[in-house]
Amino acid sequence: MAEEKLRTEIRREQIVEAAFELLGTQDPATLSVASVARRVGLVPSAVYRHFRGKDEILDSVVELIGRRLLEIVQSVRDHTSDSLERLRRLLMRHIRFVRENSAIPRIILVDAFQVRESKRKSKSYKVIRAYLDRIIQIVAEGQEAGKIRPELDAQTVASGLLGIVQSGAVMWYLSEGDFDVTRHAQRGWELLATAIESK
Amino acid sequence: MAEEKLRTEIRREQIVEAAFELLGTQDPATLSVASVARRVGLVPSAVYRHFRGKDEILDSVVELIGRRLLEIVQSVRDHTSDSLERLRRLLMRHIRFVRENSAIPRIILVDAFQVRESKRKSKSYKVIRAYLDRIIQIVAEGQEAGKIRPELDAQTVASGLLGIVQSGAVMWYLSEGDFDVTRHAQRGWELLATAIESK
DNA sequence: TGTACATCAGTGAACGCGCGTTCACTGATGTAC
DNA sequence: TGTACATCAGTGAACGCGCGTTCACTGATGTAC
Repeated sequence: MAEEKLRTEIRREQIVEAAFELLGTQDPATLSVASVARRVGLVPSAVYRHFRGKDEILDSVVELIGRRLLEIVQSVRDHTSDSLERLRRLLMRHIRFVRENSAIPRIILVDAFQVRESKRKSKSYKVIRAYLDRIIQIVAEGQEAGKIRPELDAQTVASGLLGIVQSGAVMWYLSEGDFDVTRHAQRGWELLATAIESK
Repeated sequence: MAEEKLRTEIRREQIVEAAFELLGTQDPATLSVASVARRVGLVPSAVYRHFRGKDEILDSVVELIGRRLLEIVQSVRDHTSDSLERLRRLLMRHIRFVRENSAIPRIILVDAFQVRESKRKSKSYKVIRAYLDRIIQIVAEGQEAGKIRPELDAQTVASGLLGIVQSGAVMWYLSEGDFDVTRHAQRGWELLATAIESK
């Protein structure tokens, strides 16, 4: 089945990437080791040469998501300097993820709602916190620059942004794509922007 | 095991109620028919006298949630007349659900994120839409009464409210209760309120 | 440049566990006469 | 009020399926000499 033997570091990356992609349309519980293996071109048991088990794969996916989120923030920072514009772009970037059925909203949210505390759950929390902290930083910079009302709590503003994404994501997924998330995001942004802009 | 034989209508209610309670701390996938049966005081196979299977139980839970949500709106309407105050109370009611680990956010959100389209998923969508429509109605009434800025899209305002709940819920569950949802909701509300109030 | 050997990624069969579900049977409940 | 019978909720054993995981074995790759 495997076209060739590859070093374990390479296989690990391939397996995590494959799991990440499959999680775009499946939740962690229904994701099977077999489907991940198939996508990489391996037999299910071969996966165990590179990972201790399914849990370790999912842990690695969360780490991958963490890296991707920070890359996004960095990319947005690189392309814009205005804080409000940065927030708007981040929002739109997220909405694209939602529409493209990315694993990012899915695995984080499903992790959140399966209650047993687990390494992965606290790892997800750290990932989201780290991401939220970067957004908070953008807000704080906007306040210093006089673009955003200084008396607001930066964390609340950042949460507001994520709230728009999340409510949109839920409606989008539940409606099977019928709900207009893009419009939802645009209008949500307008509302948020008028609330936070320095007049 | 069963203390007595009870009519099937009664058992159905008991089983759905038990499942609803268990879903306060478990997601639909990990909820076992056996645990539901135990909670009612029945043997697992007895459940099949009253339901065709696990799916039918979960469907009924979604219907129960729909009824509960509408009851909440009604109760809030009965106790207050000011639109802004109604919205604020609804928000706080939701936050209490989140803190008490209610099944409502859990089952709806998990349903949203398991992709296969299913009767239950579209049923969940209808339930949320119906609920959202009631909130929209409250917003529209507030606009007519001159309390809420008339040029705003009522659906966006309603979504904003749900966004506060959802982002709070995710952080709360991920953090294992460490995140201060109540403060999150209060500050979120202040931000939203200043954005929508007629000046 | 060639040979021997060690390493280790990949394989397929099989195991084991959890869990939803089925089924033949029991016995309490309620109704008909 | 009493008796016979039908109904149906409840039971426990067992089935079957999916799926994660284990294990002995293979054979390609790379290194040492």
